[in-house]
Amino acid sequence: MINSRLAVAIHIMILIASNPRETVSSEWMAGSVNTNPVVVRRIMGMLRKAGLLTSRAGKTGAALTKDPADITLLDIFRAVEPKEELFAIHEKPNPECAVGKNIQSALDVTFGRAQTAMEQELSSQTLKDVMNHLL
Amino acid sequence: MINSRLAVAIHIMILIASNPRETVSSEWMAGSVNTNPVVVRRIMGMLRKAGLLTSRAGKTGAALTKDPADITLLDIFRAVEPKEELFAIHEKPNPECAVGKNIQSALDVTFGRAQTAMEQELSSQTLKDVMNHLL
DNA sequence: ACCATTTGTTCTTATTTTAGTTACACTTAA
DNA sequence: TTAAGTGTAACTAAAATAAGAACAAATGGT
Repeated sequence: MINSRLAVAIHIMILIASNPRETVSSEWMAGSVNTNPVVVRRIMGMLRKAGLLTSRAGKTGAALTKDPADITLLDIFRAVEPKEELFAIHEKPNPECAVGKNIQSALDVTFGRAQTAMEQELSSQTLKDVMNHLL
Repeated sequence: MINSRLAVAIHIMILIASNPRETVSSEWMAGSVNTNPVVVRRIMGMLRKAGLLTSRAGKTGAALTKDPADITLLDIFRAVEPKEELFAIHEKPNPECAVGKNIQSALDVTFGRAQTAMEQELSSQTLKDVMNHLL
């Protein structure tokens, strides 16, 4: 199973998008997510590096850099998931064996397709779409 | 990132399918995968429970229960992945908050679509397809 | 100018997952 | 009967994840 950072990141992005006037502090967001403010700020840091939001030391709150309709879930996923590959592949299969020698490149193709299918679906859903589901 | 059990399981299934005459021991398979024989037998146990192969205590080797063309990668994935959900969701978001109250069901829908897209792609690829990539 | 508040960041800790390994009972086949 | 192999349980090690402590730096109100 994949970690919950994407879930938390989406939650944070929605909180910011839902309160464009007010300033939402990391502590307040942590209360909504039910976690520690540091966890929120850490994930905010990843979203900031990815250019999805802005925030400044000392200044309460954060703001999205784009309209929620222009932010896809794939944007958020890539921001909080450092790993390129979705599926792990076992290391150093035996090159003396016909199967072991070629299995990795075969799995690269196979797993790549599955990952692409998932990412394509994530890229078809925007932050706004998720917000509409909250109603 | 998802664990490497699917990769190892596919490797094992291919080794068995590729040697229908000979009996491939867990030790020999472990040599091809580059892991411990117990790891191979553990994953074989999951594949056996899922009805994808047969093997017996004391008797060397194993056999697939179906033609490789009739075994999808989704069959194998489900056999070695006990978790139902692909993406984790954070526990107990604040029900006092409009976002926290509804985020889980919204993410269920969202993540469910991504998972379905991935599984659909896995179900479109058979063990035989992967074997063809080894040539 | 001061000070309470908040962010950004580093470091530490606890928990869980994964993979590897040891050990051993039981089954099979020579 | 015995050597070899499977099926499992138990243990260990390593890695990933999440939570939290601590603090410097920045901000904004007074």
